[in-house]
Amino acid sequence: MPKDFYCLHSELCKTLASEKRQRILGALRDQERTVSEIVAETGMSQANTSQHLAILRAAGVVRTRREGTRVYYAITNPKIIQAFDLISEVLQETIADENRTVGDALSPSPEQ
Amino acid sequence: MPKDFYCLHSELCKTLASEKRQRILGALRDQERTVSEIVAETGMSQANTSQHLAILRAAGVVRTRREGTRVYYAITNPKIIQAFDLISEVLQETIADENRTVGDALSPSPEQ
DNA sequence: TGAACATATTCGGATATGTGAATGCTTGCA
DNA sequence: TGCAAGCATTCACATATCCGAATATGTTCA
Repeated sequence: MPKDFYCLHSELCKTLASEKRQRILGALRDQERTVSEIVAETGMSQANTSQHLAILRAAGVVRTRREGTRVYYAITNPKIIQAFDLISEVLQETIADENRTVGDALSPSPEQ
Repeated sequence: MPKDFYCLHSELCKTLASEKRQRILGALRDQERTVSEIVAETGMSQANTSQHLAILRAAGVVRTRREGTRVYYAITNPKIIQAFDLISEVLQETIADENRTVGDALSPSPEQ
């Protein structure tokens, strides 16, 4: 695997790895949304939401569509959601393993 | 999706999102390896390799097995590789899209 | 035109992260 | 024992990232 590739790859991963941006992607998971809808759903400030949306846009993770004064955002590639879900599974299995072996490093509730 | 979950999730993603750690995971992709093998394969310093391995270990991404003075590292959950590959696909498709579309940049608004 | 609304950008300071250098542990073996 | 190999940790500092506040841009409609 070439070094350059790891660089681009980790760049994209870093873009996806922010908690706030993940909350945004969660809001966009099933349908496109305007900025104000995302603001309402995530509870983040408008400016901060816009900042994170700009980062996602620059990385090509989301695309935009303007309608009047509103801008609709949508996830460009559904594989991003698949990757998100895979990591969710890893997380749950890791937590399950930790509960089985030793004490409580992470969250104590084993629910979905 | 609870807020806590996004936090844990992004924590794990951040752990995976470092270029150096990805190079390490690349070295561990198909088989377990000792630290010195990883050092040789990635070209990183021993200390820095160990630093990143410690982070991966703390996140539960890799597990260790000692044999004499050597420590073997392996990826704990193959889904991590699957997620890595999914992001690779997204990356390639994004690059392909950018080449296909007219503009060289990112914004789809031609007027100004 | 200008006012009102929706969204985007810039700036500055706080916090987090990554790094090399130096050093500390284990383990095996003479 | 003591020493060397293999690995882990700590420290100090540079860089990167994040966020709120303020402000700018862009669009619609009277």
